[in-house]
Order: sequence, then C-alpha cells, then structure tokens
Amino acid sequence: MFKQKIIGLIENASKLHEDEVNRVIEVPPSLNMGDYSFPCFVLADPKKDDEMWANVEKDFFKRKNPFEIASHLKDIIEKKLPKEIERVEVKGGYLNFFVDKNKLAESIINIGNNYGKVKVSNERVMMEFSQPNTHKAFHVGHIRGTSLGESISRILENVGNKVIRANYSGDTGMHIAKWIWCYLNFHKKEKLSDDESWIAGIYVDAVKRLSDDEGYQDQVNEINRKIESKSDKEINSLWKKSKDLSVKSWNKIYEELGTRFDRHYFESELEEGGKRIAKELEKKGIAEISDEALIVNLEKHGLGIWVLLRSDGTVLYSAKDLALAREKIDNQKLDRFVIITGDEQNAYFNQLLKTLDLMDMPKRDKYHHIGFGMIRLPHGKMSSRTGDNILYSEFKEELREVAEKSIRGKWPKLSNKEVEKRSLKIAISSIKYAFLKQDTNKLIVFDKDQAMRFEGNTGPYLQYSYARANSILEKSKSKKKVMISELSDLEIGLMNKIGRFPEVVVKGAETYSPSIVANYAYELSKVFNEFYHSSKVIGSKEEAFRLKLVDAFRKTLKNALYLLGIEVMEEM
RNA sequence: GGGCUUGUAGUUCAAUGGAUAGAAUAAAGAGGUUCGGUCUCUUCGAUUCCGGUUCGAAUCCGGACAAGCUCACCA
Repeated sequence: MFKQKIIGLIENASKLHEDEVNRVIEVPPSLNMGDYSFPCFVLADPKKDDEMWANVEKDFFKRKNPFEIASHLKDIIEKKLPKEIERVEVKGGYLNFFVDKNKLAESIINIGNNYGKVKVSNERVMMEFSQPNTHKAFHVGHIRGTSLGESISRILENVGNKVIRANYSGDTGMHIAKWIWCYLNFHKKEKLSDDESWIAGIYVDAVKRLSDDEGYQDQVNEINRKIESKSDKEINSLWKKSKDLSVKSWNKIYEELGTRFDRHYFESELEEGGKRIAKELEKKGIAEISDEALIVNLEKHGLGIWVLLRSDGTVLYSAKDLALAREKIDNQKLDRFVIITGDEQNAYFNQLLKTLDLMDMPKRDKYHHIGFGMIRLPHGKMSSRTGDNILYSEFKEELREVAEKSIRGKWPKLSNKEVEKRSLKIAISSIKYAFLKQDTNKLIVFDKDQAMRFEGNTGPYLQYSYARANSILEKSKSKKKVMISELSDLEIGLMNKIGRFPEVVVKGAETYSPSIVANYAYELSKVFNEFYHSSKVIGSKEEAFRLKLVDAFRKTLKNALYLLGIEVMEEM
C-alpha cells in the first residue's frame, strides 16, 4: 500500500533509478521481517553501467558488504521517515521496512469500490481469443481460451488500457463441406438448430461416415468446390444459414461465460487479402515456389517451411493470418495486439511472427502470441458422447449437476429455479477458476470433483467466503463510530493482504497472468477466514472497525474475482 | 530424428535469482457445532539426475533422462 513511498525513500538514499528499485524490492517471506524489503546485494557489486545506475556513487558501495550498505541506507532513511513508515531495520543484507499499522488501517477501511484500479498504461489493445470454427464443436479448450482472453482483457483494462475483444473463426474449408454433405444426405429431415451439440453432432457423424466408406470423399470434394465457387444456390444458402446458427450457438455460450466481442473476423473475408499478401511476398523474394506450392522457407531460423498457397493456388490459413495481421496493424487506432490460442499452435505462430519480421511489418514488436496448455481429464472421470473432445454443453451440464447436488444438500428450501440459477453460476465459476489459477502455458489435469469443492483453492470456496462476508455486513445494524484500537495479528494480516492488491494487479497485467490474481484471491480469502474464525465481529468492542475491515475484504475480493471474469453471488 | 514447452510432497498446484520451498488434497491424530463449520489445530511428506555461472539457484546456462505439443499444402 505504501510501496511507492518506500521506493522513493530507497531511490533517494541510494541514488538508484526508481525502476531499478522497483525491480529489486520484494515482499519478505514472513510478516515479522517487515512489509517490504530491499536486498542490498546488488549495490555491493555495482558493475552495471546503464542509466539505472547513473547517479549511484559506485565507488562508495564497491566491495562493502551488504550489511554495511544496508546500515548506511538505514541511517539516511531514518532521518526523514514519513509517518506511514513505522521503522526500518537491517537484517543481513536486507533493509526491511515496517509500515505503520494504524496508518495502514486508516487507508484500508477507506478503500472504495474501485479499489485496485491503477493507471500505469494507456494503450489500445486488441485481444484475439476463443476462435471457434463454425460447424464444429466448442469444446473445453475453447473454454480455457475464452476464460483467459476475457480475464486478461479485464486485467489490462484495469490498469488503464482500452481493450478491443476480437474473435476469429474458420468458416470455409473441408470441414464445412463435410458438415454440409452429411446434413444434406443424412439429416435433412432434422430442423436446423442453434444448439451447439446438434451442430457438432453432424460434424462428428460426417467424420464417422467418411471413415466407414472412402467412396464418400468424392461427394464431399464436389461440395467443397461448390462452396468455393459459390455456384450452387442451395448450398450457398445452407452454408450461410448454418454458419449463422453456429454464431448464434456461441453467443449463448459467451453470455454464460460473461464475454462479449467487439469484432468478429471470418476466414472467408480474408481470402482475397491472403492471396494478395502471398503474391507480394513472392515478389519481394520472401516467399518462393516449391513443389508448386508457395512457401516461406524459415529453415535458416530453425522454423521449418511455412506454406502460404497450396499447389493449386488456393489460400491456406497462414496467408489469411498474415492478411489479418495487416488489417489489424493498419488500423491506426490500435497500439498492441495479443492473440491467444492453444499451444499446439506455438510453432505455427512462431512462423507467422518470423514472417512478419521478414516483412518489416510496422508495430511488429507489439504483436504477441500466447499459447495455453491443453485440458486433460483424469482417465475415466468424465464422459463424452462425441469422442475425444468434450463439448461445452456436456462439460457444463455435468458440473452443474454436481453443484446442484451440493446446493440442495446445503439449502434444501430453495426453489428449483433458484437452484438451477445458482448451480450454473457455481459451475461456471468453478471451471473458470480451475482454468485460470494455473500457469497459462501449463497443461491442466482437470478433476471435476476437486474443482467443485467448497474448500481448498477453488472457485466455490472464494464465492463462499464472499457470501459470508456479505452476510455479516447485512446482519449488523451498528452505527458506532470507528475506533482503531489495538490491532490483533489476524487483523494486521488481513489488512496487509488487502493492501497488496494493487501491486498484484500490476504484476498480472505485465505478465498477462490471471493466475497471479487467482492465487492472490485465494490467499486473501484464506487470511479472511482465519480472521473471521477467531475474531467475533458483531457484538464485539471493535465491531465498527471490524465491519469496515470485512467490507474492505469484500470489495477487494469482488474486484479480484471480477478480473478473473467470475461473478460474485451476494448469497449462495 | 529436429524444434518448442514442462519436470517440485502419494496426487493437483504455488514460489520478480534472495531469507526457514508455500498451499490444497490424501493419510494419521485432536478439538469444535456456527456473526452462514463444507470448520480449526497437530503430524507426515518434495525441488528428476550431473555439471556450470553467482555472495546466493526450484528459478539462469550446458548435458542426460522423462512427458506434452509440433515438424509442407488441416485450422
């Protein structure tokens, strides 16, 4: 909470650049070592010669041991200690700062609803994520991508950026032809529906029938040609209609997941541009013909061969993605671009980025790709009707039923409608939380029973903590004046945690890491529950102050969960 | 075989190059019945291996081993 002040003190005493101090300063492993700590080892070896060190009296620090340096800094800082800092201590090579608990308490109980909002950046960022294909399943991987995209978007917004959410969908190609072929031949009597599982089911059926009888492939190819040339009226309109239904089915999903997109790109819109850019690259000598296909040879860079155009001249995903990159970059209003996909596309995106390098694409250094790990399920723990990939709807429903069971057990008097509503919210937030609390690039082994627990590091635990805090606040009608008397360790621990929130948010934004925020939310709730367990709020002498503290916790947790895309429930 | 990523308690995850590697869960034991006990406490238990850099390495570098992804006309 008073981090900036402390950084200023160190900067002043050591003459190190603010950014360098900010980089080095840390939170000690335990509270009795203070609230912030500055390790002085760096100063003992001032060999760096950049601007961070420009004003440092290097000769003075040189070869002094860190303890001496820390003592020296302490002497300077102690002379003008601001009232927010209670004291400074030297321990080994560390300079430890203790903030004044009463000042901390004053700040904590006065935090507002916007607590945690900071302005450290001011860019217009386009986040591309989710990217389902029409006529295909929206599966668990898409849920992870969507949750990540939404959460990172919110975190970036929270530190001052404007975020434009973009989606990108494949709406052409062989998979569409398969779908249309299968529908026309085997499902024509069924009504076209915007039900995600029905749409995905047709595709799965198509794949199955095609593998049963290879002779069918010719029919599919025929349809694919008709789609591309737009020559067949019936197929054209079916393509359009079914595509719209896919989009409609996603919109239902996005509403449940709490995401809305500002811009939706489709592959079919980028064919022309893709072709054009491929030709350009050929002219410039960046791309070349090989085996009749147009490729970019990236073997020099250890990235293999990247094919832009098929040997028959048709456009591949790669060329379209280049066209998309150019379209985004040409938009003068955008400063930064982030694309989130599954990590199976990492190699592909490295090829794309390298090609942008070779093209000298402007704003290239602002074009980023983030790959996330797959979701794996413990063997035999979840069922799937459609093979390997579990559909969104199946996944959600299975978890919702688990939530419903535990809700009915806990609150038997709720109406069916209410149970349904709450169980859906709990299921969605459990999924999101389980997906976001882990490092983005790591594979997740999703155990639904573990994710749905009301204890441990789970979504329901956090929501439960929130609801509890909420209920305390509602129950008390005390209007007593707030008096800060002697503070207990648990109160201090809770205040301390709450005070860290802004730092956590900034770090999350810098590293595109919802997991940092998620783990913070968990630690925060844990500290709160410890406090709550042993400190009576209502009826106690410190009631007014403790209510304020509970309220500060409530606001902080709410904002942290918001950044994860998780909606709090006032009661559970 | 090449490239990328990852190897931390039985299991699932944490730890800006910093101080005693934290949790959850499982297991064993003890207490507790509520401002919303699905609670609390105790015990048990880990950095894959071998080198290197550093005042300091789970973290950086090299190598071995293992897993995942990926390597020309799918997206």
